[in-house]
Amino acid sequence: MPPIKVKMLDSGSAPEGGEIASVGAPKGRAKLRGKPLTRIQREKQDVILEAALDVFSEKGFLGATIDQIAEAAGMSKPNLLYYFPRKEEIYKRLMTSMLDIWLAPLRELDSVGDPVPELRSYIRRKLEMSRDFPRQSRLFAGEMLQGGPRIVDVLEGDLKALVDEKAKVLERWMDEGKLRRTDPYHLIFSIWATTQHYADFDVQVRAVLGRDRGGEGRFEDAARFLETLFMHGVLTKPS
Amino acid sequence: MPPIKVKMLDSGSAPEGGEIASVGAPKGRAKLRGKPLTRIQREKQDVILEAALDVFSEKGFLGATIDQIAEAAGMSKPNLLYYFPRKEEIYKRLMTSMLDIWLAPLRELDSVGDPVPELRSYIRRKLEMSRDFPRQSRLFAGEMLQGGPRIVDVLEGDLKALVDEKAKVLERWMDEGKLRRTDPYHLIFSIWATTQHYADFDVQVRAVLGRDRGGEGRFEDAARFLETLFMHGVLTKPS
DNA sequence: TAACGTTTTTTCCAACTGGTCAAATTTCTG
DNA sequence: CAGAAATTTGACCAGTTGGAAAAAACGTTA
Repeated sequence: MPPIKVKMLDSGSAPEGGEIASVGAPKGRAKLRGKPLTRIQREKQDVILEAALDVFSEKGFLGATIDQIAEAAGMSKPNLLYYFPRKEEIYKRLMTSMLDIWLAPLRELDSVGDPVPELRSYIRRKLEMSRDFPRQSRLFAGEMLQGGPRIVDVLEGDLKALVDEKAKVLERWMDEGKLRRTDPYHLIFSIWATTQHYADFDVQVRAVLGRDRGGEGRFEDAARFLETLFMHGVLTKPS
Repeated sequence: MPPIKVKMLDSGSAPEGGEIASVGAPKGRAKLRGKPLTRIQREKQDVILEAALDVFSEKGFLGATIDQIAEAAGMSKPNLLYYFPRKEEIYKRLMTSMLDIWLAPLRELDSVGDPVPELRSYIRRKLEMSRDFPRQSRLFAGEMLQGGPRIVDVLEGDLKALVDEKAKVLERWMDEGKLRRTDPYHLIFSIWATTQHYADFDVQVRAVLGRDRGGEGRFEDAARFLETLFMHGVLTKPS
C-alpha cells in the first residue's frame, strides 16, 4: 500500500510559460524555483512553517496575517515573502505535510490483524495525535469548518480512497462475525470525531473538567473511556 | 431546573458613567439603548443576525468583515453599524442566543426517566441539531478552535455547571446498575463530538461518502450507527 | 580580494479594514 | 399635515493588509 500522495490543488501557480511560450522573463516571479534548496533555505522554511502553524492554527487562514507569522518566525515580512511568495503557499505546504502524518494511523489499520487490538490501537494512536499535535488538528478542523476550499480535492481523492479501502477491511471483519454489523464509514467518522475533539475543543474540555481533572491525565481518562465505549457501549445488559 | 442564563462577558460596554460619574454625554455612543425596540429595529436586527450567522460561520470572527455581513443583510455598512455599533456585538449576540438552544437537549436529559430512552433521545436530538442548525454548530466550533476568547466565561460558568449536574445524573444511573460504569464527562464529550461532527466536518463527510451516500440520508445512517455504538459498542461478543 | 549569487532590509503601495459623522431621508405621532 | 424621532446614506479616516521593487548586506569561491 503506497503512501497516499497528498497533492494539493497544485503546488504553485502553473509553471512559467503557457501553451504558447510567453517570451521574456517568468512573470510569476519564481524566486527560488530552481529545485536544490540551500541549507539556509531549508532551515528558514522550517522556521517559517513552524511559526505559521502556530498562527494559522490559532487564527485560521483568513485571520492570520503575514506579519504575525513573520514576527513569530523572527524575521521581517519581506524576508518571509522571499521564501514563500504568497500566504496561501505556506498554508498549503502546511496542510499537505500535515495530512500525511495525520492519516498514518488509519493507513496502518491492518487487515490481517485481529479487529479488537487493531481498533483499540487505532483509537489510541488517534488520541495520541490529538494530544501531541493539537495545532495540526485545529488547522485541519478550521479548514473543514470553512468548507475546505483549499483541500476538497484531496478529500474526494486520496482520502476517500483510503477510507473506502479501510471500510472494506472493517466490513470483512463484520462478515467474519468478528465485529458487530454496523456502518463502517460512520464508525471511522466517530473515531475521528471523538479523538480529535480533545484537540479541537480543548478549551471546552478543560473548562468543563475544571482545574483538577483537566490536566494531562485527561488523555488517559479519555483513552479508557473511548475503549469502553467502542468495545462495549454504555449499557450494562448487552443484547 | 431554571434555564441557564447564558450571559456573555457583558452585554455591551459597561453602562455609561463609571464610579465617578463622567460628566457630559455618554461616550459609548449608545444609540439605541433606551430599551423598547421599534418594529423596524426588531426586524432589521433579525435580518442582520441571520446574515451575520451566514458570514461568521463561514469565515470565522476574524475572517468576516462588516461589509460582507451588511451586503448579505442587504444594507449599507453604516446602516448596519447603526443597529450594532461594533462587529463583536453582533458576534456575541449570536453566540448567546445560540448557546441557549444549543444546550436545550442536554438540559432536558431527565433524571427520572430511564437511561436507555433518555440517552437514545438525547443523541438523536443532538444529531438533529447538527442537521438543522449546522451554521450555529460551526460558529461555535470556530470559537472553540480559537480558544474561545469571547466565551470562556460561559464555558467555565454555566456550561460547566450544567454538565456537572448531568454527569451526576449519569453517575446515579451507573450506581443503580442501569449504565455501565464509565466516565460520565467523557461520555457527554463523545456524544457532542460524534453528533456535531456531521455539521462541522460536513465537507469531509460528504466527500468520503460520495455522491450516493452523502445526501440527506446520511443523517439517518448516522443516527442508526450512533445508537448502536453508544448502546452496544462494536463488538459481537459482549463481555 | 573581486565577482557573483544569496539573503535581508528599507521603502513603498493600493486595497481593504472597522468605524465615525453630519446631512439627508423616511416613518411615526399628534 | 407639521414636527419630532427614527432611519439611511455618502463622504471620510486612520490603521492594517498582502505584496512589489530595489537596493543593500552577506557569504562563498575562484
